[in-house]
Amino acid sequence: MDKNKLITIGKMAAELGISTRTIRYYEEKGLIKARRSEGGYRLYNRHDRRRLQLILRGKHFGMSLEQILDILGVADTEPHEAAQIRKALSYKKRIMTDLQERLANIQTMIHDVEQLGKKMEARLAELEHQEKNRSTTNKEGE
Amino acid sequence: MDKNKLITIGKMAAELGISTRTIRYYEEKGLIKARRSEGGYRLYNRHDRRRLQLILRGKHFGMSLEQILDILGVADTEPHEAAQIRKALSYKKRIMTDLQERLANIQTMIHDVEQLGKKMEARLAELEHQEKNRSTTNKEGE
DNA sequence: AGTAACCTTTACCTTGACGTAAAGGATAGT
DNA sequence: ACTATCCTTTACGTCAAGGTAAAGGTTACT
Repeated sequence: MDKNKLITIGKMAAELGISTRTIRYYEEKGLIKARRSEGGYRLYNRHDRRRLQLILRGKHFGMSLEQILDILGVADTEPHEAAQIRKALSYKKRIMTDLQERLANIQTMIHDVEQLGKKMEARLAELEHQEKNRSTTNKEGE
Repeated sequence: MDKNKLITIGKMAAELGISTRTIRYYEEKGLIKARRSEGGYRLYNRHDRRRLQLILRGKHFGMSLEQILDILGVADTEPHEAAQIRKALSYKKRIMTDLQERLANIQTMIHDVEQLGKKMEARLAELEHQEKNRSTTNKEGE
């Protein structure tokens, strides 16, 4: 199977565009684990890869590693006992609330920046219009 | 005018739910300025307040103060010269790209967590169903 | 005019998230 | 078997974003 291909930390880091130090740090913080080769090399598969991508996505919009660890905790919950699942579901609720809030914030900011852009474009058009008039009808304004 | 009311840093911090140190730090980094009272107290109006809120919104979804400074730079551009506006508009473009990317990331994560939740709920229902059967039809499973 | 509750600056401390370097083993290719 | 290029752990360094404490000035209230 090609899909169970194991790669070393350097390869993985290169593929994800991060440093090996970063991956080791995530391991140190309990966000990810790795099998080892005979000689002790860390080995990763596509499953680990997806996990790392999830971590990076979280990071990219400002979650701390600790928060991400929470999410991963939920994702890792092996559904053995109902109580465990209920706990994970309540975690999930808090996480969703947080995510929704972030989403709203970004949307607001996008809206604001967009408005700003429109204003600037309008002002620019105005200035260009004046510029045109100045160069065709009168050389010097008062 | 009530709207031009000036408040001190402590009031502002309390209203925004942040520390005075944070506001001073933002000033130190050039994100915000303040008038001063006779005795040297920082004084803020509702305009400053909106600026701070924008900063906090940015922070809340993971922008660095430096990135926020960029956005504020665009927002502050006094449209005097066309060249200046064009520059600000190109900044704005980069900012929007970044924001869109963040937005997409959050949406993906929301989707993922939502999916996960559904799976867990299904599993929970299944477990509860088993539980019910066990307590009504047979006391001991094999 | 006294004083509590604010504010000022300066400066060192902390925490998260890595970067970087040292000293040495593992693997792959020749 | 040699060697280049990985990898390992350990450990100190760094940078952003503040926290916190000290020493003292300002405001508001009585």
